[in-house]
Formats: sequence, C-alpha cells, structure tokens
Amino acid sequence: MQENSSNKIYALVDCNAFFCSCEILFRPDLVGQPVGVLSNNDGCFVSRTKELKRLGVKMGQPYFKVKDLCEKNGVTVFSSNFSLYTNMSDRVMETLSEFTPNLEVYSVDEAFLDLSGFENHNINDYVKKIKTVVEKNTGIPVSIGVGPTKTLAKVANNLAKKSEKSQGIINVLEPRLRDVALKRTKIEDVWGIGKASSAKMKSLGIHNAFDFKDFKNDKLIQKIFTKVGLQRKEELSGCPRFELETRPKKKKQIMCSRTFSQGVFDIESLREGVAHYVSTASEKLRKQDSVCSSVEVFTRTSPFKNVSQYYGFDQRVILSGTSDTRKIIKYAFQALNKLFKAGFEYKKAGVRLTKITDKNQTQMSLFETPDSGDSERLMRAIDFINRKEGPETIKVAACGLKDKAIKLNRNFRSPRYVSGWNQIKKVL
DNA sequence: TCTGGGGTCCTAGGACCC
DNA sequence: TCTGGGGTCCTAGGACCC
Repeated sequence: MQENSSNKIYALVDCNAFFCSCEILFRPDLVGQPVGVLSNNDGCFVSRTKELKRLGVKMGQPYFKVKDLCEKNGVTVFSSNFSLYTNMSDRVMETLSEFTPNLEVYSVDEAFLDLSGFENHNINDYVKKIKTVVEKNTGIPVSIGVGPTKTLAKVANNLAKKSEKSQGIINVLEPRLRDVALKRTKIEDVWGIGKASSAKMKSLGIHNAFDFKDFKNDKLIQKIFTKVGLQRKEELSGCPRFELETRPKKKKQIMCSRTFSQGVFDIESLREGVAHYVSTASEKLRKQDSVCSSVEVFTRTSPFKNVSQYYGFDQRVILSGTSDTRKIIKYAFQALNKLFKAGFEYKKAGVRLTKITDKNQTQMSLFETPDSGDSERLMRAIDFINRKEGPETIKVAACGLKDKAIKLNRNFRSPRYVSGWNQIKKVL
C-alpha cells in the first residue's frame, strides 16, 4: 500500500480533562491540584486532572472505594454539572469553527478539523494559533494531534497529551516521525481497538500500532476484526478511510436512563421515573424533527448488591409514529406493567425510543390516528417554555411532583455559573 | 451506605419470498 | 415424503467510543 497517497490533513482538538477544566475555570485556586468529576449519583470518576491520575485514581472508578485516598490527598471532587459542560463545549466549538468550516464535533470535548491544503510547514503555526485562541477565548486547555488520517490524528493527540515537551501539539504528517509515534502507541490505545480486540491482536504478535500497521495479512485482519478493523489498519498507514462528518446526523435511537439514589420497590415510583425519561427523550426526538414508532422500557436490580436479581424489559410498537410525550408515556406504562415484578429492589430504569423516522415521512396506520396539529402545537409550546424558563417548568403530570424515589445524589455540585441567572458569578 | 449514561456500527442468523 | 437456492429485510448481540 502506498503511504501518503492522499494529501489530507486532519487535526484532532481534544480538551484536557474537560469536565475538570470546566470546574476549575470558576475555581482558579484549584489549578495544578488533584481534581475529579463524578458521574450521576456521585458514583464513579468520569474526569480527572493529571494530578489526580498521578494518585492512581482510575477512570470509572467508584468514588466510595477511593474516598479515603482522596481525603488524605486533598482531592477536590465535583458532582457532574452537564449544563455547564455543554455550554462550555459550545463555546469551544464555536471558536474552532472560526478556523475552518470543515469541522466535525466528535464529542462534547473533541473535534476533528480538516486542514487539507495547508503547507506542512505552515500547519504547525496554524494549530499553535488554534490552541492559543481556544485557551484565551474559553479558558479550556486543549491538546492537538495532526496527521493524514483521523486515526493518525488520534494517535498524535494521545501522545501530545502525555508528552510534556510537545507543549500539547504533535504532528505526524512526516512519515519518519509517524513510525516513532506508532511504536510508542500501545495497541489497546489505538482508536477503535478495545479490550477484546487488543487481546486477539497480542496473540497475533501485535503489541503496538506500528506492529499493526506492518502486519502483512490483510485478509486475516478483515476476517478477525471485520471491515472496520481493516480500515483502521489502512488509516494507520496514512490512507484515509473515515471521512469528516460535518453535519450532525439524526439519532437513530434516543435513550434516557438513571440509577436511583435509593432502591425502589413500588411500581408507582418506577412510573414517575419512566414518565420523566420519556419526557426527556421525546423532547430530543422533537428537536431533531423525528417521530418514533417503538418504545422500550427496562428496569433492573443492582448487580453489585447481594439481593435477588431481575432485569425486566419490554418493547411496545406504536403503530403510527409519534413524538407526543403523552402518547409515548401511555405505551411506556403498558410496557412497565408487563415487565414489573413485585418484590424486587429496583436500582435503575430507562427508556429507549427506536424506529425513528423523519416526522414528514410517517407511515399512516389504519388502526391509530397520527399526531394531530393540536398535539404538535402543544408539544412545541412546552419545549419552548422549558427551553426559555428552565427544564421542567412544564411537565406531564405522570412525572409526579415530588420525585422522591428517583432523586439523584449530588453532594458536590458546583454553582450553575453559566446556566442559571441567579447563580452567575459576580465580578467586582 | 456508596459502582454513570448515551450512542454507533457490524455481523450472523432467522423469517420470508420466489 | 422429501427436497434447492438465492435474495432481502430485520433483529439481537457484540464491540467499541466518549
């Protein structure tokens, strides 16, 4: 295979310890300190500063297991504050979009930029400028990896985050530098190679990204790791196989689920939860102008607790696609009635909307009336008010008023600096 | 006491049709 | 009684990502 067969240039911009960085923005006293952000219910670590990583706290580690360690070492922990993070994410992406229209927002803290057309020697200055401007405009530190494919930009980015002397930027457009970078990248750190695949890779004698790139038997790779596995390999040798996706795609499924702060036994509490999750999910559905014709509901006991276990699941088909919260709740409740078994201590429940289609292409059903104009206007009004006045200003009565059982633990929540008017920081 | 939440893509295999 | 093959569509499950 020919290397550098294309002249594509991709940059991956990744925010460093993003959720932590957002929190630290409003707590400058914490710069350089061990800081972590916890998942819902203050369950696991989902973001860690490098000072916290150095203490040995792992991604996804339950907080209660390292609580002592944290207290001894003066670690500051925060409950997650997603409205802050999405708000900061929007600002970062907006700043990036000033540098190129060819931007793919890959996740809340990452974006790919297509910088094809730049001369190699100018690229470094340009990405340095990107880094400086993002940090100046938003206060969020970023790392940037540059390469001829998205997978190589990822490789470069990972190394940039680890290496002190790179100052947060690594460019592997040069083939010689690239081989060094590939040799330093463990196979399990390659984008798209997870636990299962890396174990198989090792049994083939592939231990780092360079071994993988150099592996001679493409047919075998395709057979074991499927089409995408082979595409990864080709990307590592400099041939682009994954294109930039600049337009956000419509979701094909929309999920909403939560772990409860305390176990619940009664179906009434589960109903409140399910009604809640449907409300959230169907709002997202309407936001992308879609309807769904299937709703799935599940609930489960805690797999970590020594109690009798149960996983209940049921799916309901909605004959005429809908995005009306009330209608979806009706079907979700049918599902819940079907799957609920008394006597179990439930710890989590969730809802998934599937068979999603464009609202203008809905199929007519003989047996069910489609959403009326009234329904659409009502939903639009609710969404408008909730966006303007805050989430759940208006909600369906089935969500309950007290939300007693399904409340989340958020003991370390920071003030809502940018998302609540009454909590804005005063500058005097 | 205490263990997150939300997605995508691929493949195999069954159902169904001719 | 038993027997063919090919195509399409759908779904479940696995693997992976952040």
